[in-house]
Amino acid sequence: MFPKPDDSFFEQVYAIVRRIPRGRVTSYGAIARALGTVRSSRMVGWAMSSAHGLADVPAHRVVNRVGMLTGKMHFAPPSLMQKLLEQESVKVKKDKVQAFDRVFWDPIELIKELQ
DNA sequence: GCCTTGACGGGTG
DNA sequence: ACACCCGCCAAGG
Repeated sequence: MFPKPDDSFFEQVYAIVRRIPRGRVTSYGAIARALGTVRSSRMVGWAMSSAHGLADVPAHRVVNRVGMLTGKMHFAPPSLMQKLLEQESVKVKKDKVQAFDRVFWDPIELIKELQ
């Protein structure tokens, strides 16, 4: 369920991504911070690339620090990432989430609540 | 062991 | 806002 310390890094990432609310997005770096590994944001992206086939992991809700859909190339077709976001009423323009600061969800709040 | 490769992020100009 | 540059770190060759 929630990131247990003994879970693999990948599993901890997936546990957080599963908790991103509909219509909200977060970033690779925010997930890395929430896990206490601030310098592993690239590894979060790497974990996401291995998340294909995991239907319960909403990978489209993870973008980079400025709201760009940098992972869209890993969707088939690439336009699917934007389509999924728009189905949740998240506006996307030129591969960038609009009103990013309002749509952003920081998993650190969730971690705090559970402590 | 060495080198390259990224769904990244922070800093700087 | 835009463009670089550099530090990260684990996997795979």
